[in-house]
Amino acid sequence: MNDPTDFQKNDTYEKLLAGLNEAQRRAIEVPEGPVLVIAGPGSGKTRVLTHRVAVLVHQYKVPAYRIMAVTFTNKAAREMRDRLKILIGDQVNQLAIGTFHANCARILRRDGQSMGLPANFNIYDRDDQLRLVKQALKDLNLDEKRFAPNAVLSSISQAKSELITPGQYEAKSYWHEVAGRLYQRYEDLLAANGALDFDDLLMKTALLLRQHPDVLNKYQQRYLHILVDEFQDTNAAQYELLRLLTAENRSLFVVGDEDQSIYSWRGADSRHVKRFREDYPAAQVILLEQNYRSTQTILDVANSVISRNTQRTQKKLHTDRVGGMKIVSRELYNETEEAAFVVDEIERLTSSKSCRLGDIAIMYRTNAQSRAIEDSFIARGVPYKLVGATRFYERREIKDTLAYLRFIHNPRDNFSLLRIINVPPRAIGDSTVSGLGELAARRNLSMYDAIRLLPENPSESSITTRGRKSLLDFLRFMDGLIDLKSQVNVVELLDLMLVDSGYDRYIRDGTEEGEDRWENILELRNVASEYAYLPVETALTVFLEDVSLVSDVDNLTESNDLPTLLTLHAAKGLEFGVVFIVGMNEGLLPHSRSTEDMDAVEEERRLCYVGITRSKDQLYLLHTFKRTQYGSAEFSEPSRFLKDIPKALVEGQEQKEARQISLEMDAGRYIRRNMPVVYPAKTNDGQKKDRVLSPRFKAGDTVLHTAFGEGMVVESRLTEGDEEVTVAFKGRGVKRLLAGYLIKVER
DNA sequence: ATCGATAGAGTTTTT
DNA sequence: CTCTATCGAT
Repeated sequence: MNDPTDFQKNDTYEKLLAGLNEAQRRAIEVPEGPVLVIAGPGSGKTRVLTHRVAVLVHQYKVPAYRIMAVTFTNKAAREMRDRLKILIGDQVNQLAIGTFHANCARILRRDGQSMGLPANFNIYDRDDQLRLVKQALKDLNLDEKRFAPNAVLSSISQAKSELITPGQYEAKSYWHEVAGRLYQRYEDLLAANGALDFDDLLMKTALLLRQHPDVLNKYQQRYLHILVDEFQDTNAAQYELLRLLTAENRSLFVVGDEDQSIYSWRGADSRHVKRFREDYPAAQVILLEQNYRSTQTILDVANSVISRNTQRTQKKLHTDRVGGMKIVSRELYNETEEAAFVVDEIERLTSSKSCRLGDIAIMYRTNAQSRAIEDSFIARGVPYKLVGATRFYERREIKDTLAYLRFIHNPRDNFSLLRIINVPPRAIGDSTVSGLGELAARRNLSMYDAIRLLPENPSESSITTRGRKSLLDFLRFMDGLIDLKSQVNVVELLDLMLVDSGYDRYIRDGTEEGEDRWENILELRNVASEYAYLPVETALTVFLEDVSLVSDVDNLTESNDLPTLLTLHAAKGLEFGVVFIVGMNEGLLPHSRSTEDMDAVEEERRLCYVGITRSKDQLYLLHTFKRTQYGSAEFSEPSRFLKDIPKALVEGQEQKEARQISLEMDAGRYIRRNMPVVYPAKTNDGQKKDRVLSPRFKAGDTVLHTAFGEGMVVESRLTEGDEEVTVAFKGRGVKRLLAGYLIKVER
């Protein structure tokens, strides 16, 4: 239906408006000037953004290269690009679509020299940043115990996101006074290594635009329209960037929802929504309240939770999907039971064909909670996909490989050098390295250049003859690669590096793990191959920049039909037919680290709201009676957020009844076998599957189920992989269940 | 260099 | 509990 050629004709405008509601139309029709779209969950904000760009291009004849669209994730940028391709065809390639960081990196590569930045700067991630902080602590002779590197880094990062330079850093206390000095040292280290950190990309760009009117003017002239997604998550530096860039033409189009602001701990400040109204008083403000995702029941639940928050734009979401199933709220005994309940429900839902596995998501507050769920899935042989475990670019072998390339790209980068200088082992031990560090510091050189001094001045440092020889071998080898970088493409460079350094043999040590790591390197090589046809002068820079700004490989195939396990944070922007939120307990949601602070609790509430509103049809809010943390089980209260949900929207179980069962289980009156007794076996198609050894229930047994209460076993039989029990429940009828979810009552 | 014991910390983490 | 970093011993 969206044939791009259609838009060559005159009726394009009508087509773009077709299917949009009145508020959405109003938003995209504005010819110019500031616009604030407050977009509730599921209100079609992506549609508004993409159609807005299309209207600018088709109706208002704005050249595509004069439009900038900013997103917060690379994924969102890619999706926007894909959707725009349909609306505006090849012109999409001229749009500046990307994250703030990517757009800024581009500006700094082009114009950063006017503020003294090297063109080949490397971008440091959190890991590198932490190394810098530790180095700064060492340099200033400070104790890591008193000045925890993580806390120091947070302070520095926060300062940068507020555009506070080391000179402006305010010492509110002795600790902060020291942090200020560390910040200064940290900056010096970054500069010495020819590197920028993530926050620098924003901060330096803002400072560049502030201090260099010619550069500012150039970008102001160029970008007639700037559009921003997830505006509620902008930090001060990002807001300032937008303010500077739009000072001239003021055509800033922002879309956001204060209720979905869940990154304030990273400097995001949803008060920028309010500030936008003040700074752009002429702004059109449009509320999108029509929800196209969830049932009315789910929206009512969401609203009952979020409306307790103060400081928010009051809005009332509505949907055409009146009614809908009541949500399910349950207390389970502990996380094992909780996980078992989830898998049980999933089997019930999918076997009755009311949904597919891929429609289901299980969400939790902390990554550690995925463990119990995973165990349960594995034990039952239900496949799943897990979002955000170890991220691709955080793997050791990937970081090593990239460190080699980054070092080749910019040999001043001591931190990349340190990562690879003895990996694989080449007889350059700690004492040699520290000797080299001292020499470099004394001569004010990069560590790499300091190696060049060794032949002429053998006695200037504490480095042994053997160490010196190893270093010179390393120098000769790396110089060869550095020479090659302007002659061969990225893949050839990577291959030469891997083979000549011996890193390939080092990683492929014959173990299975080694092969996995090698596979990852090949995956990276795949990514690199996309850059092989760029001119060699820029290919390496562009490749490294892209991988530095991307958190994960995007090849997480969407196609496979599997339930998704993910944190509430990771769930933002997604939708699922059925959503389970587990661990709806005090201390977990809201998290114990947040309960002191009112604002933090409000953020936890928003997190809960985000989770609820991901659901289209069915919602389960589960909490437990006991929760195991750090090894020991503790009693745990239901989340305060549950108390805000009207009973009329919730199906079933009385809290009192549930608590009685929990208490009796705790008293040991019921013996619970969580999992069937199994042994691993292989089925003929080679898949691993567990087999049950013997039935544990027989006709006449009294059993207990967390949802259905007490019942009597009618029949029990072994099936492939499990034990299937038919139970007559008091007042609930006859059900067929898997043994793992029944408790045998010993009389 | 590699192993093993030990201590300490453990929320979320778009870039 | 479990993961990680660090240190000391081989």
